[in-house]
Amino acid sequence: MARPPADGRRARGERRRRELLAATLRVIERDGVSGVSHRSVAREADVPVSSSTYYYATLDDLLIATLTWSAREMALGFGAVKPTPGSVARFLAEAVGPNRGRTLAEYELYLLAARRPELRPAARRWITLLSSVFGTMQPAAFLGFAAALDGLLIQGLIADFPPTAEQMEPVVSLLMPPR
Amino acid sequence: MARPPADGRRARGERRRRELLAATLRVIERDGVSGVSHRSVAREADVPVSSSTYYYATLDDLLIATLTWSAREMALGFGAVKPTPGSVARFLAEAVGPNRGRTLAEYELYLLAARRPELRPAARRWITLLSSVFGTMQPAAFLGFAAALDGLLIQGLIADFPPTAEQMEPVVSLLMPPR
DNA sequence: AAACTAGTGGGACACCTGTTCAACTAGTTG
DNA sequence: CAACTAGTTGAACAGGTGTCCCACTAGTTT
Repeated sequence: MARPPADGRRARGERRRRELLAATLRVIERDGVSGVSHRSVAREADVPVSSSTYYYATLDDLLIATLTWSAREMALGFGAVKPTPGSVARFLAEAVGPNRGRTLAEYELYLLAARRPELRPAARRWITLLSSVFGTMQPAAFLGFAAALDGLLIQGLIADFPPTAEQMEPVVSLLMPPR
Repeated sequence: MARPPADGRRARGERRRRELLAATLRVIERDGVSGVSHRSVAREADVPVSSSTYYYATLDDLLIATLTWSAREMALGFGAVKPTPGSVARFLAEAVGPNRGRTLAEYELYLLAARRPELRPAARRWITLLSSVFGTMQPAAFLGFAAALDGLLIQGLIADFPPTAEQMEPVVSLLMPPR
């Protein structure tokens, strides 16, 4: 009964924090990491610039928060994928098709992580997630499989026409031994 | 005998052009594509800013010229690799170890190519090169193999300790059927 | 009610940016 | 030799940047 009103200062603050992250992700999807500035994000989120610096004092804070958040979100979305060639191929096709922007953002994270150790755990979340789903494979086979998924995604991003699930399925099949 | 002196204007111009590309590549290796500006490149090459804009009127010209040139250079360097698991594994280990900076630059090109179609041919040169060396494989197997190489490289870039040739060899072996 | 404090937002600072320009030097050509 | 022109350079322009600061509003706590 001493429950505070549901949108007090703190609640609205948290919401704005998330809105800033979402706006940053949209900017990254549209213009890449290099398009992110306190001002471009503030414009995208329709808030004053100082609001962005209030919640994320430096650009780095904002970028790191956005990319780790995005990686967590993406990992959640992978939960629905079943360990069958068809399901995996469909996931890949969607990643380089409808979710292309998001996938691009994910690989910008990869590259940023190569230069900034603090981003590496977030970048590797994807790999550990894979191992939790396909962990029953032989170690070497799994490593090759996981690497191939990354390669198929990144190559799909620079193709003139994004590959379809039908085109990818035989490749995935070959990498996934039946047992 | 009307041979012009070996370092006339034009010759020195061409040399400076190449020096600018090399300086740009060093900047990319050190600070990433986002660290490239006419000024940072000019500083690195120890020439005035206007020299950079004289040869490459816009930053885009400079970036595109550098990345396509770098891709061609890297392709040449791949010529020595033999189509055996050991040789491939050694190449990978060097790419994520001693040549780490260069490999990073190559993947920045990939990501840039995802957003700029004019860079795609340069980015795909790597894949067509692979197919010229490993073209005897079955199509689906080759696609998986080529994708896995990209994945192994990019994952090697975000590892805390770059994988060694010994660690990668079994994985490569599995992806390369004996015939 | 009074005191406190999280959040707001406009404005400013110093700095770096891409690109242009006009004056100049020195190879090249007729 | 004179005419030409590729290359060189410092300076400048207009605009974007990260970050800080201060006056302020409105939930929250005592």
